[in-house]
Amino acid sequence: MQCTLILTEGDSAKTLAVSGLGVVGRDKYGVFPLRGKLLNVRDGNLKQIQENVEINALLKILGLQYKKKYDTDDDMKTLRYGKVMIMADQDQDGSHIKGLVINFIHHNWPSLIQRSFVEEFITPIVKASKSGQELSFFSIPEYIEWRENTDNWKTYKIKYYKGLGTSTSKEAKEYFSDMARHRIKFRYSGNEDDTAVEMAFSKKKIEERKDWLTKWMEEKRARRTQGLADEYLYNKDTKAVSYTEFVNKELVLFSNTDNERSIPSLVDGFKPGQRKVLFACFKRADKREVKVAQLAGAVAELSAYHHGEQSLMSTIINLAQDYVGSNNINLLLPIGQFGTRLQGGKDSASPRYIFTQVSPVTRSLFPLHDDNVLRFLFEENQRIEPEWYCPIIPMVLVNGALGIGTAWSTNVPNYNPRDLVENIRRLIKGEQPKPMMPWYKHFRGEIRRIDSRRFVCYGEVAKLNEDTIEITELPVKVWTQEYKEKVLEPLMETAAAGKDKDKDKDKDKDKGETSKKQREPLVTDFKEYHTDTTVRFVVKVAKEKMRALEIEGLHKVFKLNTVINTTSMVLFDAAGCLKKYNSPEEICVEFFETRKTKYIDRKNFLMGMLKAQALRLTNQARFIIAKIQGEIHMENRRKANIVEQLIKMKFDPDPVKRWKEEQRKKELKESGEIDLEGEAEAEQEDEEDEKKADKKLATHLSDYDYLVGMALIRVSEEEKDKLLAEKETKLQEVNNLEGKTWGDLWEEDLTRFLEELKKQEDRELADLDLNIKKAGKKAGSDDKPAKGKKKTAAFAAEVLPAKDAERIVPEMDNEMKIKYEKIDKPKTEKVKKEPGEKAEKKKRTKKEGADIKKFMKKEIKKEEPLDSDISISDEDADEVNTDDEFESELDRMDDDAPPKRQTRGIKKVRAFVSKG
DNA sequence: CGGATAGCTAC
DNA sequence: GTCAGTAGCTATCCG
Repeated sequence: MQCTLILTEGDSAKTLAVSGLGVVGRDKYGVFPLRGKLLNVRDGNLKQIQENVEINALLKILGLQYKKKYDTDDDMKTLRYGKVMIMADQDQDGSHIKGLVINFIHHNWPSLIQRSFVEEFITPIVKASKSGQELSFFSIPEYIEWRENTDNWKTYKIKYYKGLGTSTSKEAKEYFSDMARHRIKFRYSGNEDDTAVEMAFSKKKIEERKDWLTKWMEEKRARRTQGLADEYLYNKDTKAVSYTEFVNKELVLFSNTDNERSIPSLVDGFKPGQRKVLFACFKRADKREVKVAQLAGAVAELSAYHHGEQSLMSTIINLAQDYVGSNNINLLLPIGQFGTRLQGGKDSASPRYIFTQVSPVTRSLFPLHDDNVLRFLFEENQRIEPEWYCPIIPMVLVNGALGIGTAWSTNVPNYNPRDLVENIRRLIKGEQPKPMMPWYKHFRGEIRRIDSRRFVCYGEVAKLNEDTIEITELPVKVWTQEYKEKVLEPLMETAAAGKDKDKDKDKDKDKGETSKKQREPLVTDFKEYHTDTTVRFVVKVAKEKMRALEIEGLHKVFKLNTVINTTSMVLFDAAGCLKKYNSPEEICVEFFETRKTKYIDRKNFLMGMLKAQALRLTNQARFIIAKIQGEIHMENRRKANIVEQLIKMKFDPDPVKRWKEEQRKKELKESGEIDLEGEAEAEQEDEEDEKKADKKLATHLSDYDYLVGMALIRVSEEEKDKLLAEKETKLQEVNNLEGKTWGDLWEEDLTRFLEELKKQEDRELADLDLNIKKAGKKAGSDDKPAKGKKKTAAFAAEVLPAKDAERIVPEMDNEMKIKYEKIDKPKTEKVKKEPGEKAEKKKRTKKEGADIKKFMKKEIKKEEPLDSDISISDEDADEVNTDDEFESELDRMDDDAPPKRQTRGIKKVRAFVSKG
């Protein structure tokens, strides 16, 4: 009962704990390593809990019994340990693990929570040391606070601790010998603690979590704008924290990080991991391919990636995949086996065996010039990736997005990059964007609109003869192997197994037929002729059932229709606010505004740069003349001396260097990061304090390197003329650029991109052709010895759709439409709460929302004053609006299917909304 | 209608 | 090194 069980995050932490226990003795301590995230036992299913290895181990080690109340000391004596102490990394995932352990105890034995059964062991996250003196900080804000109150902080050596592994065993011993300081109790302070823990972990409290996180993000933003420091939970005097404090100040950090790493940015469509990969690739500027495993290492180093590399490697693989349903434009090239549509990319080879390289298209999407106008982040004084890149089209729509965070998840389908170029061009011209449909590269099926935010995606099926059909395309994200196992094989087995899965269907049509017929399988046999890029099933069906199947619709029978929806497109906007978007056009418009300002920035930057370059050339030419005419003597003189003379002669310090520095400073100031950059410089300087002055002089002198450092051979009339000519060219460029608008620059980029895209797609098409031919050859040689080209061609034809097949045109499923109308209706009437975008950012919704609404209004030619409702910034209003919009959109888009007018109910809701 | 599951970045 | 299990949310499938 006086014993404490230490739960550690992973095995390496266990080692640390064990070595730390050396100083306090192992008698009263046990150590048990947790392997990753603990099961969330709240409203989980029984079977999973019973079978969970970790949970069972914990029960056994602690001697806990379900349903037992640990109210008295006698009850406590039945336990093998009187306390549980969690020792997790001092990072957000560590907080999550602490939370999950607390959740486990709280859910089953609330009485133990009230008895302070759970504790934690915290370790420093930053240490500052100076001649024997050592300061430990248990949170970053505490460290920053100290830094701001300590003038000579620069004289300290600063070390960051990432994970428990950073600590040495000597340090572990230090921590454990000062138990009082590192041991923190979780204190129960009443009912609110129960509510807090439940809110954080119950699957039913998603909406509450949205509110919780939204509020937290708002508060953080408010503190930022007021220049206040972040809150922190632990300082040197902290002895206990309440569960509410833990949830609201520590766990919330994990939840927020979880969103940040799982939900991409609207501007570039990247999650931080992906952005770091691109950053590292740009920085390395490799001309040759690199091994994925090696690239991951480089990314981790160059961009301060602190998580497991396995995760990073799958991110890289994901960026390079190019099978149907993955990327519309893969930014990295897949060199080796990166996975195919056979298994949805799960069939990729090990990262040790496969190579990658930046695709030529990538730089045309992310122009190099923009690097000068992006806001780069810093971590521990290392310049890492920007907050976001700024591609020339909204990449989040090109490759789509998929992510699961806390309280929110996101799902954005893919769109056609050419449609996006077209829409951007319209926006540049001040026109409205056209509605877009999801689109997948090399997808041969069909995508149709159901309603404003739902689409149906059909595969391809054709009739070969009375009892044979061929399936040559599956809906997007239905993988060949899975389709075979989960659809075709069951259709064949139904009769054999005796339990007819299609009984219901058969009943409908074959009423009165003999039971024998019902038992017959729909599919009697099927053959496969796939390649890793194409699909072809040739399916034999029972002849007498063919007609019935055709009436029902082959797409439906063979499950060749899936739904793509745009109902949960959640993204971080340019300002870093989480926001839910209702349409790709809305995303386009918001992207457009951000990108536009970046083009203006870029133009300004380039203008200054060119002018600086021209000035530099002028100076150089003048310098050469002066040198030739003997006005400057450099031989046998000190550099400082020469520079002094140059200054006297009114030569400018390197104009290009000056300009760049100016820009950097301006940018940092605008983004409020000035202290970071200043800190970077300062820290470099303070390393060698006494040399500081020297260094300054050196930088000063180096400002003239562009003159004094010129090669002797360049000191000639010839060279001078060349420089002057170059200067003229630069000035010409300045004139040129001056005449261009941001729109012109953008237009140029778009044109270049389209050219690159064409080239890339031609290459891909050639590869696809080759692939099919190879498949033919292989099939030919496998079966019989190949005899001439004819055979090969015949086999190649086998993998392609048959030429004389009768294509079945998918029929818009009326059932489906009705189904979704039904789903949508109660939703609007109930006025479902979605605080996601609500509180998030009122001012923005108003500003941008108005824009979008305006465009929607024009586009759908509706005069009804929907907009006023929306400006109260409640998405309920949006939802209603969308319904209206969808109907009018159907009017426009789906000519053959007359839309059902259902304005009833909408008015009612609107009235409700305006009231509320 | 409820339970199971895919999808993805992290442990 | 590989495989397997966990979180977190939404939508769909299945019984």
